[in-house]
This record gives sequence, C-alpha cells and structure tokens, in this order.
Amino acid sequence: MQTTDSHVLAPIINKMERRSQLGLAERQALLNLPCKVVSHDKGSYLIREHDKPASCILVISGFVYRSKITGDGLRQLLAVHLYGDLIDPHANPRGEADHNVQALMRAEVAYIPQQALRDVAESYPAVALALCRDAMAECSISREWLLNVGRRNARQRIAHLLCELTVRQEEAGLGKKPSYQWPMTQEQMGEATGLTGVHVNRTLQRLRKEGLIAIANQSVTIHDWARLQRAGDFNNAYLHQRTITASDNP
Amino acid sequence: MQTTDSHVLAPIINKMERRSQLGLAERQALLNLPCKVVSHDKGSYLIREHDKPASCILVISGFVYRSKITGDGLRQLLAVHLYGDLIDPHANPRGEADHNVQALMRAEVAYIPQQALRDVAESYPAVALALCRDAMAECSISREWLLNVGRRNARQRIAHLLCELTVRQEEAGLGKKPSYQWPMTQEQMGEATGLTGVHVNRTLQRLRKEGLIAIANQSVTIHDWARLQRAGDFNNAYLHQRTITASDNP
DNA sequence: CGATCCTTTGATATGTTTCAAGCTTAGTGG
DNA sequence: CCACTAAGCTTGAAACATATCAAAGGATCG
Repeated sequence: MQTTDSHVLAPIINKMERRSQLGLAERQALLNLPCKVVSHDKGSYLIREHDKPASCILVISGFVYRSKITGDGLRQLLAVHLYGDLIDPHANPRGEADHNVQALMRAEVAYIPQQALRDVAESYPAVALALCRDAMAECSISREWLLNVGRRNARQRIAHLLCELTVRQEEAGLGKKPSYQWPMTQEQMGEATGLTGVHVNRTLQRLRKEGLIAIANQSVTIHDWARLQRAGDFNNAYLHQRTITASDNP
Repeated sequence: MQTTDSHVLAPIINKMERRSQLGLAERQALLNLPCKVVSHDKGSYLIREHDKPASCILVISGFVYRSKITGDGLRQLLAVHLYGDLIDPHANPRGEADHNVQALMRAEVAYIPQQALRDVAESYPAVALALCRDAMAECSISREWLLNVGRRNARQRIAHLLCELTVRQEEAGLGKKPSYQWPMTQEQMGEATGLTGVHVNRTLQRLRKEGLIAIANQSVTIHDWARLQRAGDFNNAYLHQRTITASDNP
C-alpha cells in the first residue's frame, strides 16, 4: 500500500495543491492516471518540434526546458520546468508540437496520456480548474520572460532569472536559500535571457563582486536576497502563487 | 432579423471557424452571448494590471495590445490583437490581471462576461475545443515573440513583425497584400521587438532601401513578400492556421 | 589520466541606444 | 480654410552595452 508521498505521481498533487484545493476523490483519480516513468539524460529530447506527442509530461525530478531555434541556429529557452510541473506539449491543430522540450540536466519524468488526463479533468471540475490555473501561471511566466528579454539589461536579466528559479525551487520544496543546486550552465542562462554565454559570465562576476550571490560548481548562494530582487526588478506576483510569501529580507 | 454577418459577435465565429468546426447550435449560442460593445480611443486601457476583470474582450475592429512595464518604466508589448481575437484577461488566483490591455489605435470591442462564455463552453464541447485551440495558438505566438526578441537582430525582428501582422491581417480578412493599413507607430514597433523607436526607424529605412517594403502614413506596402519572409526568418507554422497557405511568391 | 565540457580572460568589433534637433503630417479650433 | 499644435518621423554624432573570436584554465567523468 502506497502513501501519497511515495507515489510516482505525487509531484502533480503537491504542485496543484499549492494553487488549488483537491478532495480525496480528485487526488485518487490523479494518482490512478496511467503513466510511464522515463529518465532522461542532459540534453535528451522529450519532445521535438513537429513531433505528434500523445502525452503530457510530468517532471518528477531534475529540470526540463522548452526551446525554439532560429533559422540561423540560435537557441532561445522559452521556459524551465521543475518538480511537479506538467508540460503540455502545445500541439497545433495538426497535432504537431511547435517547439522542443529537452532535459536541462538529468531528469526523471512521467508520460501521461493526454486523453486520460482530459478524462479526469472532465470528471472532476476541481482538477480542470487546477490545470487551468497552472496553465495560466505558465503563460504569465512566459510574458514576464518576454519583458525580461525585451526591456531589461544583462544584469537585470540574470538577476531576474536567479530570483525566479530561487523562488520556484523553494516553492517546490527542492532547496532553500541561501544555497541550493543551480541547474543551468552559463551558456544556457544566456539562451534563456537572450545573451551570450561569455556575457553571462562577466555579468555573474559582477553580481559576485557586488556581494549579491556566489555561483560555482552547479550551486548558487544568495548572499543578499533583497538586493538581488531589486537588481532583477523582480516581483513574484507574476508567479501566481496563492500564498503571498512575505519578502524574506526587509 | 439579423444574419450572422451583421451581428456584433460575428467576428468571434469567423475567427473560430478558421481553426475549428461549429454547428448551427454552437453558432447560435455564441451569438446569443450577452455583451457590451465599447469603443476605445488610442491608448485607452481596456484592462489594467491588478484590475479584477469579469469579462473577456472580443476585438470587433481596430487593434489592441497587451503590455507589461518594467520597474524603470520601459514598456514591452506582449501581443497584438485584431478582428475576431478573444482576449482572456489572464487573471491570477486572486482574480487580478497580470498585465495591461490597451487600444493600439481606435478599437471597437465587446465585453463578454466570463461566466457566460464558460457556460456556453460547458454546454458545447466544440466551443470549448475552439477556445482551447485559439488559446494554444496565442501561446505559440507568444513563444515566437520571445524567440524573436531574444535571438534575432533588429532587421530580422522588424521584418518578422511585419510578416506576422501581414498574415494575421489577411487571415482575418482585413487587408490584402501588397498594401494595407499599418496599425502601429515606430515607437510601438520598438516596444514590440525590444528596440528603440529611433532604431526601428533606421531599420525600416534599410528595408525600404532594399526594396522589401514601403511604409508611410499608416500604410505598408509589401514589395517583395518572399524576401521579406526570408529577412524575418518567418515561417507561419507557429500561427497554427489550419489551412496551409501556399507561399504566395515562388 | 585523458577527454570533454564548462568557465574565465583579453582584445576588438559591432549593433544599438542616447540625446538633441529639425522636419512632416494629421488633427483642431478660430 | 488657414494657422496652430501635437504627435510622429527623420537625421547625425557620440556613447555604451553586448557580441565575437580565440585561447587558456578548471572541473568532471569514464
């Protein structure tokens, strides 16, 4: 007999319950969803543009990103997903994915047939609502990324990215400030923020010298959270967290 | 007795039927939706960040945009909406909008109570599906904008924006190539592409000199559609049109 | 312990912004 | 219908942020 916490699909429930309320029946229906657990190495594709994916993907551990590539071969990260995020493949009317999904670092994910998930959502309005809220939150993050890349300078962009992942990672119960595992290379941070890997490096050094963070060996330390947020023009409202996290530092 | 075409809400049906199939009952239900038609002057707000909007907004004529503002007061356009687009206010769990919606130029819109629309979607799965598809298409456009702003140079960004609006405008039956009314100022084009108004001006001049377009007096002329698409690294797949429009120029 | 991936560094090139002014067009009121 | 005004477009010169290229130094992993 499994408790909720030890179930492979537990992450989806933990995530949903951060924004929505689920009853026992809903939780049970979600846990009973058919799924296939797969482990992906860094860089491996979960979905390729033009694929016809039949499943949604739940991130169980590790990190996953969405991306698109320019005709010139330049990559832009569109989103980063972590523990509990449910990745809708976003197919066009022909059923083809319009972007790539890859593992940022080694990631364990569960493939859940879209139809099965849709069925549960139809039977349980609370699940439908929860899915809808999470989708909206994802859209909101995507808009903030556009603002970040379009209108902020390198220092702000990098600080903003650091802030976002810090909050999301904490929210997901993965790591706590001041120090936690950092999932991306500097090159990838550049691809997320519309910068060059080299310039990310220099910007990171500046943030280090200013005493805001330390970052090395796949690990960040936030030395001054309040100042980092200011540096990144970061306001967590766009993350659509239900509970308002009082800003930690005064 | 009104025909579909003369009805205020006709645009929503014309738009949906580009991607989805609706029966007579669905069309009727949509046309019977309660709504309030309002005309907005250029710049006027339809939704302000932190508002608690109770309605979706259907664009009947003119243009409308979504935007966010940086802490430093810089504006980024997040999306442009035209005839037939249904604007979901994207509220967070507290019911507050997370970005602004404003008229790009004089626009006539219909406010449709969210609950009424949700009711129709619940009664008619085809409507729910159509709404879902349109929402996905909007997400896809938003991702392409992120790629555009993050990884393309000024010439590509501007050409891409020109291509997108040309296609969407044609698709909506508003104007045909080679010449149609252009809805944005150069400043606004800059806000959409993460550039300065001044630089947009110079870039536009370059595209003019290269013989790709003419643009003046709120009107564009596409002189070389094939070359403009190449210049903008533009591929219409991300627009999720159902019918594949054969590229017009060889 | 060699190979590969990631980070760091320096010098230089480039694209884009900034500022500031003059010009054009469209809209408004007398 | 003209004059006036405001908004948008155009221009140039100079400053700045970021990219590019190339090479060296560290870390990580079989």
